[in-house]
Parts: sequence; structure tokens; C-alpha cells
Amino acid sequence: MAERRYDPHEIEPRWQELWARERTWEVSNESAGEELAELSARGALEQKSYVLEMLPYPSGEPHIGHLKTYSVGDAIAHYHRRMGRRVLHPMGYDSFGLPAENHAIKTGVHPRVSIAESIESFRRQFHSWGISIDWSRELATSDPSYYRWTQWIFLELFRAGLAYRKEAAVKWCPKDQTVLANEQVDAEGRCERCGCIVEVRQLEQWFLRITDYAERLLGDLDGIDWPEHVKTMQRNWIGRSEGAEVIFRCDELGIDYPVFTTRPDTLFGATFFVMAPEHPDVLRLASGTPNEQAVHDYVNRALNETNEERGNAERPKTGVPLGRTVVNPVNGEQLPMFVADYVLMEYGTGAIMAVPAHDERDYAFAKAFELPIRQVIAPRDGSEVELPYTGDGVIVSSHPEFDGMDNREALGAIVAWLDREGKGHASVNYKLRDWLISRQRYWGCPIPILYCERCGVVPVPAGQLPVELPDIEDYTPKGRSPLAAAEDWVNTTCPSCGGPARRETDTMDTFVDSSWYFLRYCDAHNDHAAWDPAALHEWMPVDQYIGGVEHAILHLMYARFFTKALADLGHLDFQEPFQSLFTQGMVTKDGAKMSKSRGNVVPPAAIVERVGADTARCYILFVGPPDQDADWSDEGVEGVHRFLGRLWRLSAETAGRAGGPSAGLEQPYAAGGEDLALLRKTHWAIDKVSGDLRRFAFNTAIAAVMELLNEVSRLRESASLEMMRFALGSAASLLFPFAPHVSADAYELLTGERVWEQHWPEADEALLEREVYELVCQVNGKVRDRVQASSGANAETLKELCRAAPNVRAHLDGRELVKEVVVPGKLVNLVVR
RNA sequence: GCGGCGGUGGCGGAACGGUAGACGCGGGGCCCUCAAAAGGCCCUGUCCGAAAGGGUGUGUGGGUUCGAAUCCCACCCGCCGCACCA
Repeated sequence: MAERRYDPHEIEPRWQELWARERTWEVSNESAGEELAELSARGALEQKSYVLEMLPYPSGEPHIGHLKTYSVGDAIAHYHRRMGRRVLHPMGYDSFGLPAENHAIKTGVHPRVSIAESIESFRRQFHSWGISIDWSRELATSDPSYYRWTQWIFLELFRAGLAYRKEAAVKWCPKDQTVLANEQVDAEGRCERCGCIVEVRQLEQWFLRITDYAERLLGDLDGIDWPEHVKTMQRNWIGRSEGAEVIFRCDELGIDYPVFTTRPDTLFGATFFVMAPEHPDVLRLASGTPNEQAVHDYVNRALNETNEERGNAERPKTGVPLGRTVVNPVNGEQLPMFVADYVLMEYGTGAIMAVPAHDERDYAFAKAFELPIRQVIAPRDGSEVELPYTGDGVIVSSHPEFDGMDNREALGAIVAWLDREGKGHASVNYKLRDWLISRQRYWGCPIPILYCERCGVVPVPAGQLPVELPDIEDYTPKGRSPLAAAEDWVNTTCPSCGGPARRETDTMDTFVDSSWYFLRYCDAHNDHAAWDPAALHEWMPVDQYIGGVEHAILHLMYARFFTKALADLGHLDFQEPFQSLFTQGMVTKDGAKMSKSRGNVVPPAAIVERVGADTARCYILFVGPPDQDADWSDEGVEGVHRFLGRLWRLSAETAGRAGGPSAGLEQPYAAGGEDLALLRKTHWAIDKVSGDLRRFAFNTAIAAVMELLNEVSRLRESASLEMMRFALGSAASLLFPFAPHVSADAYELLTGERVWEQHWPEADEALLEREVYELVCQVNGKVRDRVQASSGANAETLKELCRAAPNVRAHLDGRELVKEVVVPGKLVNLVVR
């Protein structure tokens, strides 16, 4: 017969059309209905699996990172399906947000229009990659049918007191003209998005009370199967510290100033007191003192500084005395007060007790201002130490009651004393801040709140949702939301008194939209509620979540917070949204991140065009462990393409020789020889790929199928046709999660059946064992020979075999045998002197 | 500074404490062909050797072990978080 060539451009669309036509990857919620009880009674209820990749932000076209994420997720989804589980594998778009809005400002094209185009492009490409998505549940966060429920959730949080409004110093991006969350400002004080230096402004803002959940967000990390480094990042971000709140009183003004400290054991070493420039009392304290003007100037300067300047711990300490004192509650000493920018308003109470002998920053400040330094902790061995000394030891020069005590014990004792005296108490502090969700932007979910002159802040009644985003002419931000210009929309009537009211014109941070989308997929078309609890009960939590590490903190923290808050409000019956998390590495080109400016972008569409989706997907998984960064190589792609071509050609050829497909894939009997060798190799591959899939080692899984194919190729002349068919069919079956089209095609050519309808193959333990194997013979740990040994041989026999091996004898010659180590099935090591 | 991850051929990467370098790329040789493309077969860490074989080899230096890329200690380098958090 004529030789046929592997043609992905013919094969791939053919299967994609079939899957689309038959809606192969759709799953219903039926088992949540009456059937459930019946099925479960019969024990016939299939186990569910919710496999989810982070939803894409639809901007332009998908990039290679998307290809990697969905290749990983699809492999897992397919594997779970073929292990007999009902798999939910949906897709949606995170379609609100700045890129579309900035594009609109530049081109005048409405974000709704440009987003629709991008979504279409993403959808088309996902189809062309053959990702097994349940398209019936597709959603976009900017669709009113979705954000209606984002608003509903906001109102639920509002009712529960978890959404609140307050004036706050906020990070403001002068270029994007919007408020940013703390998390969106980098260490240098630059806007995460545009890179310009962020300013500070005072504005009334909406916050979500995520800090109420700090303890649970921290504690519940222990129960979920996430990469350790992601958990660590979350723990650091929450930043829990145990210590005490201690009250320092300013007698002159009669005001108590609590401070948070992790080291109440050093209280007797406090020699001064420092407040953050943002502290609301700083100006009042200085007023009427000779330092009033100096304090005023210092505060002004500090507030105008960028985080970049202020955040630098290296620079010399600056500050100004306030001209007042506070009382140290443990010894009644008057401590001078200062304002200094090394104290942060956003942590603790915005004021600190300074213990220069035992804190590096306080030490630097004391040195710069020639303040007293009093050592109150000394090393246990009585040795002299250089100050500041931040280690543990014994209490000295403090109080007879505590002197000589271990400082860690004294810590508790001092807190207990403070508590008794009403001057302090044990306390826990977190770095985590409440989540600022207000954005002075157009393209976001409107906050469903009205301001009425008579009734004040009024939530929009649920029946009036969604508060739809009106069309406007000018998206340019001018320090307030562009929505403020839509007068017809802004001015409305108060639902409670009927009087005039104005709408909130800020929109929500897009992280709000993506904090609950995984819930909506479970019941994507529900018009009466955000979801039917039965649907969530059926699918949640997500069994396997997949995405980039860049979301390790924000998105994952927010989604966990939403889940817990909604559970507390009685809407969910689970505490964690993502049971298991996999974070995939970046795809680089020539070792560098792909970017337009570098000109090293490899668009997936171009690769698919050249070699097909199967090759692209397979290569990206083959190039290295998927959790690590991988460098794209055009030559490497060719290697995978050749491999897929070989699989297909050998399958077509074998099917041709057999006169067409036979029904199914029966394992033929192999008496011995090449047939048995090929059968064993096949079972080895089944075993290897199954194990590798469970541990996300897709690179070695694909390598194993390559090995199997190499073996098929080597034995093609000598093995029986039936064994060839079995080996190739198994190879196609094992490769299906990574390269679905060519695998489905090869499988059909060989068997006439649909590979995705077949249960995942199982390795036969008996065939994994070998009758004979190559025994490695070592002398003093060095390999000197290899001999054939039978699997049943006992230790004595193995030792004898080893001693008899020709090259071993040469190395044994005339030397004393001290020890013999036998590792059955592997090696014998003879130790000689 | 703190926390995490990593360092293996020319390259990407494999290796439950047990044959280091699977698989792929690149390179070399050969077959098929009038020629090419496509495909197929063989070799490929390094040094000595015609070969058999031997030495050497997983960032550096020690240690544990019959045996270490793997475990322990110290150090060097790289990447990623966090960072004046009291």
C-alpha cells in the first residue's frame, strides 16, 4: 500500500469537529437530582473530579503560557476521566480590567467590543488545541449575567459587615489614575501594571474585611495539598506575630498610646517612643511645642516620599522629637517621643516602644540621635556582647522580680503582670491588611450601593441587580471614576425613601470577579441564584487547580477568603476552594521571559500552524518538569513531531497490514521471544506513565511512550502483527492525555474504537517481573561485570554468579574477600582488601 | 537580612541510597535516492588504549555507608518570594 504521511492539519480538525458535534466533554449536574440517591445506593455513583485551570484574561491572543497551563490541565482531566471519574473541566474569561480599558482610551473601541474579539480568538485557539472543555458552562466575568452575582456577593458581605467604607491613605497610580491595592504596588513603590511611582492620597474607599479571616486563612493551609513554597508565601503574607499590646500614657495630654511588641521581655530597656508620620495624633502632640514647625515639615516630607525611598532599611534613620513624653508602664520612666519614618502606620498601632539595645533599627536611631541605650538581656554564659543583641538570654537590670530569669519565660511573666495591672495584654498581630476593592475605573463591576441624602449608604435591593455598567463616551480617568460623568445613570432614587440618590461610581477590583468564578461553573446558567447549593455540593471543592505561581498570593488568598466568608453566611458547605494546587513554570525563549520588547515571542498559533497542536502540547510537557521554567526550542519541537509522526505511521502501517481495524484492543498471548519482550515493554510503559501522571511528571511519561515506540520499531520485523497492534494501541492510549488527536486517530486505525471511551490501561504485575535480568557485579563499589541471573535465584547463587564473572575474577585475584553485599534483582558488591 | 527552590554531557533534562547521563535536541557515520526532502540504522560525558579494558566524572571541601547526584555538616554560585512588619 502507498505510504501515508502524518498530517496533523487533516487529523486535528477532524477530531475537534467530532468532539464539538457530540459535545463529548460536557457533563451534566444530573446526579445532583433524584438519581443521586438511587445511584449511590447501587454504589454506581461515579466519583467526581473538578479539574480547573486559572481562567485567562482575554487580551489579544493566547500566549505560550496559556498553552502550557491548559496542556497540563487537559492531561489531568483526561486521565481522571479514563480512571472512571465524572470530570468537570470548564472555561471562562476574566474579562473586566485595565488592559481592555486602556485599549479603549487609546482606540475609542468600547471594552465590550474589544473583549468580545479577544474572547473569540481565545475560544478559537482553545478549540484548535483540542482542549477537552465543557463549553456549555462558558462564562465571562464582564457579562451582566455573571456580575449580577458578583454584586449579590458584595451585598452579602456588606450585610455581614465584611464590606465597609472608610477614608484611607491609599496608593494612587498617577498614570492609570486609580487606587491600587497594597498587593499591586511592588517593593520599589511602583505600580505593578505600568511601573510608575505610586503616590499617597486620602479617599473614601470600600474595603473587605479579610483580616477577620487571617487566623483561618493561616491555619487551614495545613489541610490542603498545595506546593510548600506557595503555602510559605501565603504564611509570610499573612505575617502572624505573637506578642503583647502595651499601653504608654502621655500624661500631658492624657492620652493612652498602645503599642504592639513581640518583645515585652525588653520593656525595661525602652528608652524612647516613636510614631509613624501618618499617625493622626502626631501634629496634635507637637502643637504648642517648640518643635511644632519641624514636626510639620518632617511629616509633610515623609508623606510625599515614595515607598521606594522610605522602604530602604539601609538609609540613615531620620526623625524629629515631638517635645512630649510617655510613661513606660513597667517602671514609670518618662520616655521622649519622636516621629520617624521608619515606623509604619499600617503595621501594629503606628507607634512603637524603642529598645535600642535589642533592636537594630532602634539602635541605629538611638545612635543617630544620641539617645540612651540600656541592655536588659545578656547571653546565658555571661559573655559580653556587642549591641544591639537580638538573641535570647537572661534578664538583667530590669526589675528584681524578673532579673536572672530566662527572657522567654520573663516574656510571659511580664505580659501577665501587665494584664493584672491593666497596662497591656497578650496580642497577635498580622501583616495582612484589609482588601481595598474600590477602583476609580470604568471597566469593572459596579459596586451596588446608593448614597441617599436622607438614608445614607443604601444597598441596591437584590431584585434590582444587576446594576448594569452604562455606556459612556470618555473612559479617561480624571481622578474620579469615569462613571461619574454618566449623570443619567448616577442620579437615581432611593429604594427606601424614594428621594434622590446617587450611585457609587467606583467599580470593583477585578480580583473580586475571579474570587468566585469556580463556584459559578457548577451552575453557570442559573438565573435565580448565584448557584444551586446542590450543584456546589456535587462538584466543589476543585480537586485539581492549575495555574501560574504569580497568583500564589493574591488570587489564591482572595478566593480562599471568599469561600470562608460565604461558608460563614451559609451559602457553602466547605472551607477551602482548591484541595490540590499545581503551579506550572514559565515558558522562556533563549532563557528569557518572552516579551514583545525582546522580540522573542513564540505565538502558539504559529506553532500549531507549523506542526499541529499535538506536537505543541506534547513538546511543552516533554521539555522538562512542568512545575519548572522551560525554554522553548524550535529544534526540540521537531523531535516531538517526528515521534508523533512515527507513532501514527507505524499504526497506519500495522493496521494496513492487518487489513483494517479489528474490534477492540485484546492483549494477545505471547509464548516468549520478541512478542513477550514487546508485551513486557508495553506493560512497563503502562506502569510508568500511570505513575508519572499521578505525580505530574509528564516529561518522563512522554519519554516512556517514546521508549515503547522505539521498542516497537526495533521489533517490527520479528514481533507478531497482533503484538504490534497491542503495543501501538497501548502507546496511543497512553499518549492520549498529551496528544489527543493523533492518539485518537492511531487508536481508531488499529481498533476501530474511541480511545477516550476506554478505561485507562492497567499494568499486569506479573509482566513487570522479569525471568532473567542483568546482574551488576561490583568489586569495592565499582561495576566490573554484568551477568545473566534468574529472578528466583537466592543470595548464595547470586554471590557465586558474581564471583565467577570473568572481569570480577580479574579484580579479585589474590585479594582477601571481606564482605559480600547482595541486592536481589539489582547487584552484588564484593568488598576486598 | 529572612524564607523557599535549584546547581548533572555541547543543550533541555533522567536517575525508591544500588549500572550516572533514560528520553529528546545537537553532532558524526551509514542505508534508501539520479539527487534531495521524508524516513531508517549505528555511534556520541571525558582522558588513556587498536581493542579488551582502565582512569576520571553530578558546584567546592569534609563526613556517614559495602555503595552517595541522592543523606549529614560547612562553603560558593544562581533563581524566586518577602523585607525598617517592632
